[in-house]
Amino acid sequence: MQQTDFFKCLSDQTRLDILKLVMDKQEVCVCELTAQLNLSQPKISRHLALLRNLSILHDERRGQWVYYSVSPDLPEWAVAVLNRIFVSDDLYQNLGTQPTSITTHCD
Amino acid sequence: MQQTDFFKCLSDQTRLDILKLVMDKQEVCVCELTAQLNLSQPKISRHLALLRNLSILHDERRGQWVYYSVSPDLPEWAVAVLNRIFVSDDLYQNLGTQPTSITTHCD
DNA sequence: ATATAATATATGGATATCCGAATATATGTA
DNA sequence: TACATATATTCGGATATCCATATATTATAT
Repeated sequence: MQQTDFFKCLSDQTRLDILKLVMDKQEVCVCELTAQLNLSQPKISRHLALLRNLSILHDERRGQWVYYSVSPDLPEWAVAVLNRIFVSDDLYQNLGTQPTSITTHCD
Repeated sequence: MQQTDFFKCLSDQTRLDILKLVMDKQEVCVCELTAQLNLSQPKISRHLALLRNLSILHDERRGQWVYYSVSPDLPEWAVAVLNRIFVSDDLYQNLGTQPTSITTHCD
């Protein structure tokens, strides 16, 4: 994993938004991403492919849904960067808070 | 300062190399950057312009030399990211070490 | 087998990025 | 003034990125 490639992924607002949702919820399916971000399905899917090919996100199909989560192989420095940038500036010490509810289907 | 713009700056190896040298030395002049990185002067200068326009780096002319340093206005989260990525993975706790010598001219 | 929902990929065009080469500007010195 | 050094900018072409649209794939239900 090249640092330049990782940061290129972070240089797009859609991918930043996807990553923030994944970090918040631990696991998100594609239909929830398109719904929450109000973006077209192909657009979300293309950005997910990028994040998946770089091993930033891990995908797992369960039935008709595909769930994305942060890759367990993501280097420590990259995880640290994600943790650092997805917290509000004045509350960035609350790193150990529990994630919000995990959605298991999309209706 | 948009996060996407900041990360776009970090998505190029030349700019990463420039930033690492600036972080290490606190202050670097352009001729030292071209010498250390063995890159053409216009190439270095164009990348410096990008970093300067985004207020990531601060420039100060002293005589015929222009010195670049990390901008004092760089947001805390951005400084944290730079600190985190420019240390080796197994020694990243040594954040308070002294900088290497400051070069004041280019010969 | 057919239909539908969820997801992925391909295509083509608009825009952005990067680079080398050439040129411009600023400072210092003779 | 003229010249050298340090730095910045412009230009044009090659390549990369991003998007919308259309289409393909996979799983489930009837």
